[in-house]
Amino acid sequence: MSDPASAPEQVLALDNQTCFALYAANRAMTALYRPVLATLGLTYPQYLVMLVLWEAESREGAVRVSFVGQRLRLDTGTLTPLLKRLEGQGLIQRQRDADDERVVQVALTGKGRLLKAQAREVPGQLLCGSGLDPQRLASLRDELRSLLVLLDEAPSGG
Amino acid sequence: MSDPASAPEQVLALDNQTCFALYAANRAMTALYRPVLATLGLTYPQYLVMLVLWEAESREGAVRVSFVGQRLRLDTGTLTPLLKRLEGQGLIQRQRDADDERVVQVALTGKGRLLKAQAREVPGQLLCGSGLDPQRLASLRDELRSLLVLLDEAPSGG
DNA sequence: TAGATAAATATTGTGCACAATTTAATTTTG
DNA sequence: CAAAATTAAATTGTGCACAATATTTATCTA
Repeated sequence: MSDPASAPEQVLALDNQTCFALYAANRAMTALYRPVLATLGLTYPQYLVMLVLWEAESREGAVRVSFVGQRLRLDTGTLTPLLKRLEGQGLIQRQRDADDERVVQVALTGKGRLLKAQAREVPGQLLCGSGLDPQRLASLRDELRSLLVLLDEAPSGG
Repeated sequence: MSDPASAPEQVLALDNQTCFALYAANRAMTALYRPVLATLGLTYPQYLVMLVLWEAESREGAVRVSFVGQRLRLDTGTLTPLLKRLEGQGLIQRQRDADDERVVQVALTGKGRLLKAQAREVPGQLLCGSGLDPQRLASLRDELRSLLVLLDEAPSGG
């Protein structure tokens, strides 16, 4: 009753919405990455795909399109054109699997592997001079991850 | 040294990135809103614009396009077509300001005002059955907002 | 007051996201 | 083994985001 956030006029107040805080913070974070990633010739989603491939390389080598999709929670409508752009840049190779012609395997090229060295500098570059506290960021990350689990469990209208 | 997150191979690990947690949580949150907002005939960014207008209505009445842009941190490249769609739905009216012909005033229509009543149910609908704790959400919101302040202050490469 | 500068919005072009459908290949079943 | 069902990726279409540029109107300044 005394909670101002549940007063009738506050329920829809923009600044009370967690969803808007999430939306705004995500775009601000992406904007912070943009100029740094531009020096690698990558957009932010392309960078995420490269993270998946660099991580996979140490074990599986090539991975399926659907594997990238599972990791990033993206479908082929997003990934297919994105992967074609990365291939156009010579960072990856896309190849139909001979054993199962439905599958497309995505593998790093030498150039794509080399880019990892430059990418290693990215997280540090962003932290330096950004006034962000690593520990606080890590705890925010953990909080967001547990939110994600809850959102996944939420009934999606079905 | 003993921090696993700063081990060479962990710096680029996808699941260690706060930016990815933010990116994934934002999309999951939007996905949760999508079916609910669809019943109002709105996309998520359109809903945010309506929140701005409903909030402004109680005071200023009509607002400039640039005001909406400041509140949501969006430029006219995003807003102009979005506002045209809302106008096409009959929820808002766009009108050149007679005093300053550079300005476009955005005002709610009767239909747009009526939609607010339905929208009031949205936050509740999303919380119910989503397993989300309001208090925890509020503290996440506050943490995201202070992150946003820091990101705004960060040198943007200029 | 004419010309320069600034301000507000619109336009153009690229790259995501995502729903819905399509295509092609594999697996399952009768 | 053939028809049906399933799976993997691609395609199509809509709607953001955002950089860069253009257009129009207002203001400033010499």
